Amino acid sequence: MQDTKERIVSLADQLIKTRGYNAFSYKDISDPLEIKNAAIHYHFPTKTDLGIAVIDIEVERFILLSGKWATQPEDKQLKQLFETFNKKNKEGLVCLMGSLSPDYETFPSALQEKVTGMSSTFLNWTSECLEKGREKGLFHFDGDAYDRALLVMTNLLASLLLCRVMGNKVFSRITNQLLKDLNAGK
Amino acid sequence: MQDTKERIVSLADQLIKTRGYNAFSYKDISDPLEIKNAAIHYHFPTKTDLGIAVIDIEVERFILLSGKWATQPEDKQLKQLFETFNKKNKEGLVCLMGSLSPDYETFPSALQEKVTGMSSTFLNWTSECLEKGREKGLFHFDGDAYDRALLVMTNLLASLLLCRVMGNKVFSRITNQLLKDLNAGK
DNA sequence: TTGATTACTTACTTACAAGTAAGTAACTTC
DNA sequence: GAAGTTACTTACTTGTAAGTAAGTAATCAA
Repeated sequence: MQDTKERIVSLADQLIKTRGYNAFSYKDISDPLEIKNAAIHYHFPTKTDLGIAVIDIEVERFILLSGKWATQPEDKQLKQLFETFNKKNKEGLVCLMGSLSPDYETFPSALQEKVTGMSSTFLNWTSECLEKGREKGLFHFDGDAYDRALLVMTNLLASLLLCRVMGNKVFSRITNQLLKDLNAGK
Repeated sequence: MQDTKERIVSLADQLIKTRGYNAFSYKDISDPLEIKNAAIHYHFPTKTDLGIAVIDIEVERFILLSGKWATQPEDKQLKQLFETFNKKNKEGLVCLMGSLSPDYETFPSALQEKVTGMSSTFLNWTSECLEKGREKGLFHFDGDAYDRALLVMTNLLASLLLCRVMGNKVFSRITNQLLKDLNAGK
């Protein structure tokens, strides 16, 4: 019965993306699942263990998804990435990176390393996607692909944060302009 | 003696920018200032009141600073804005928006409104700066100035978050490329 | 069928966060 | 010089977070 364990991680994932890591407690998980907080400690002895599990699942899910896109042209792949952010926005969520990075300093090093690893995974993928797409003439941009990936990732990450504060039409404004920019001069 | 009150706000500001709003407590302020937690409650009855004071000071400071830049050409003004972010980065801080926006849903409405107001102030200033600079031929970009301001603000905000996680050379990579983009085609 | 393992619950503990009521010492105003 | 007012402290209360020790019921493995 991995059912409870999966539900715990899934709820923790949602809570982190809505309220933030330091603002949710085991009670926020045990109440809706109708279990005791000790049941969570059974599966995840510490909150850090739970945080790590949430990140592991997120990275796993991304690797699986991006693997499925791999046969498509790079401009389509990038749009798929944007679509995953769009989906989060529609659900009123921010991305894991956007939620965890401000709290980074409050994390034990094991959790910090996981966040850094996740960030690398996303940045490397985006960087490669942009570089290959540029080689094929699907994107047009100046400078290093990794620098461009940094710009794209920061736009996406913070767009979800700003949507919280300014309303969620912000997302389409940002992504539309960003996609136009990348194909500019075509 | 407004001295204590100012020190409380200043420390709260730093704590929010390093650990996040939900991760600091009155003890983190009362200990270093060698006062009792009740002294903080005297000046700021609730944590919300303290959070609001921190935002008010930040916005005030920005209006003062940007007023001083107003005589400079817009490309210099934008660089001044970048410089305020650079300074935060060097101190290991994120910006207030980057720290508060992920926790937005956990805030009482009075604090939420302050965050939204602060965000509007920054976005409107950036939008006007970009538009006027474009009219003068100092910037070159496509699309609506407000959309461009959204892109610039999300780059700046999230660059500080990513610096936490990926090391702080990320900042110069992002800002250098961003400034090149805005003058591209010159 | 016994002994181990799994997946919990019951019932705690420790620590700390936010906030409050009542008191006080110093200054200020009239 | 008496009556506020300011800026605190002392000493609490209430609530909740994270974590643990010991017990239990059900399934598994030999």
